[in-house]
Amino acid sequence: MSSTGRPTSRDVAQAAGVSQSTVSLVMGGKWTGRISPATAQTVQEAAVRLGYRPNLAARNLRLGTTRTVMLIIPSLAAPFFGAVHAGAARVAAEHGFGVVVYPWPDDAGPADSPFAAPHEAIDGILTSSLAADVVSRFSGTPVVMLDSDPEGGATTVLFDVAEGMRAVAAHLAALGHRRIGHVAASIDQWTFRIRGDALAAAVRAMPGGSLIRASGTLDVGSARDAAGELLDRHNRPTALVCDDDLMAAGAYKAARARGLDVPRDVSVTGFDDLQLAIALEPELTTVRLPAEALGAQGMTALLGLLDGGRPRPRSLPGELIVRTSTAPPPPPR
Amino acid sequence: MSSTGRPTSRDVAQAAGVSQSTVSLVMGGKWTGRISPATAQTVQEAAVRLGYRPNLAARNLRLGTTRTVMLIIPSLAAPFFGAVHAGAARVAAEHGFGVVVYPWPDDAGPADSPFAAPHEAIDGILTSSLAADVVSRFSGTPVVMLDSDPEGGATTVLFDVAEGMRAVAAHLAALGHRRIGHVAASIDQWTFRIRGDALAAAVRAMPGGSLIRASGTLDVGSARDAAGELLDRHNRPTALVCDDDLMAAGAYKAARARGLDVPRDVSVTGFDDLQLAIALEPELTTVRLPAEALGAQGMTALLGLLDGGRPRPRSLPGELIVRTSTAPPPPPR
DNA sequence: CTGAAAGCGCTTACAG
DNA sequence: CTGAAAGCGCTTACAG
Repeated sequence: MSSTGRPTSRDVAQAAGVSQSTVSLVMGGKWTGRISPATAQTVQEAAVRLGYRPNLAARNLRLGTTRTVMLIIPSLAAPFFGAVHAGAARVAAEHGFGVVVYPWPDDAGPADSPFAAPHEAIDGILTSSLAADVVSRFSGTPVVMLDSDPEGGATTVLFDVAEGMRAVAAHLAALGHRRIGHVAASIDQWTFRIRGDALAAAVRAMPGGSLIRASGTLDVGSARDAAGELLDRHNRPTALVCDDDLMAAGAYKAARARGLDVPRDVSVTGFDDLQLAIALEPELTTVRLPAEALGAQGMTALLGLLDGGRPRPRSLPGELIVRTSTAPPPPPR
Repeated sequence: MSSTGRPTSRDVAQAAGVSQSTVSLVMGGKWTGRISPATAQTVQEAAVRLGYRPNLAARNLRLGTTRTVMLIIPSLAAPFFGAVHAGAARVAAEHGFGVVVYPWPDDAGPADSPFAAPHEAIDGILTSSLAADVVSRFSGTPVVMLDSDPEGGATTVLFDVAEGMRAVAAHLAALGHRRIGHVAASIDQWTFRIRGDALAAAVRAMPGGSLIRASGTLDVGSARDAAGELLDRHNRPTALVCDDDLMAAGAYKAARARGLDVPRDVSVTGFDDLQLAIALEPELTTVRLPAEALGAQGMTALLGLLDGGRPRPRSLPGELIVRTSTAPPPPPR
């Protein structure tokens, strides 16, 4: 064994009485028809005995690949992106790939952050919610974009958020709601633009439908203020459609602060179906976005890209989960 | 430039009219006193012009290090561990290290999972909430354990959860509570054992104090059932101390389902201070655990270990955050 | 101050 | 069926 402690293929070769290249062939699983089964078994036993594991740096150097993919997301502290990571890492592991996460800080834009991490050796990039023009900076590195503008030219895996928002609107319309308030995320991302556009179109199609909107950031306090602004209007909406579940929690607070009961006085809907949705009282009617599947499908597409393929864009359906935060509107005052 | 497209130090050397070793010295920042400033500048310009970035696999092979650390945690879908990751990744990046996350699935134990990822080339391991005996499997790889049993022999960075739990008990005692219910996590981990022991000792020290306990898993539904069991006792507790914030959300539900108001009829406390704590109504009195700092301090300790140091164990204080889910107990019936 | 050379541990033609 | 050898792109003594 080499003096540094960790055994190399050369050590295994010596222990098994064969050449180093034979060890490499056996360990790489490319020996059938080239090495006698008896020799192969001797090598495998020696490898196990010595606790041999191939040096990845050497393999990577030789093959020109790292079998590592970078996942760029807004924040891992958001449970949604934790699920995206889980799906991506699962599929990656099935193919012998690792995932390095690059969360960019809230204050730093995506513009330069990932490139401040020059120590990363990666084969490809999986990224969520990035502005499309940022893709151009990834010159040469294969990219798959998640839940992002498909017009950017990159391969995308999307949620069908427009269909999800139409399902919300149809549900509210069926309950009898006409005056809809949109508690919107004030974030310039494709997914939120689409949600807003789809809701506006759906309300426009309702007979007698009207839509008002207030924006906030993706946190409880900001959403509470935005929702409160809508509830303080003269002719207040009977339903608040929120851009995600956390904002819906803020809408609950705005309603309660005004003595309004959810759902008797005002209905509230969310988006994502996080664990929060059932932690709230009443439990939240929301659109379930399959975050784990997004990560998994995205990684599948990226591995296809790395294989030289041309994976086609995919879109994952959201599902309306009706719980107890929505009900018919109160009778006119 | 080499035919594969990506420039190497050899390409830069040719463009700058110097040798490859000079390029390496300049790029590695080890040139002062060895290379003339003029030459160094020529090299740097050529490197920028060609878009040269050192091949990490080659550097890793040469140096016998990967500058990568594996973070092993229960799940990234839990926002708590997202924050741990953020802290660890921040400190790692400051030292030119990358972090690979290894979340183990809920159903698989930690026993073999990380070793089913043999494609990872790592220098060290940062891990949370692992059973102490698992450390022995990491033979040879430096390990720092987070929020885990310090008796295991590994370097640890802990939360002072015992002190946090004592603060909860003191807060409740000061409000007048004596009959305490513990909604406990049924997970065999150091951090939860300590929470239970500290609470038991604190209640024992209260004049007239009594403690009953029910256990559940770390989710809303299971915690709701456990809390409900306590609330259905003949002489029901006036306060429910929950092992984390999500379980507290379950306790809220159990109370509401029985027509009990929080905090008028029963006080509830949590642990962690996740975003959920202020999304709930009423906002949750809880112990804030600095998850980002845990990851950061853990990574600092691990880098110290990799530097050949012997970092001493650290303990991070929790902070009781009093909100509106706790109040004096109702008058005796 | 600069360059030629060794060598990290692999994979993979190539020769036998 | 097996082995000797080249070479991936670096870092770092060593020679000049």
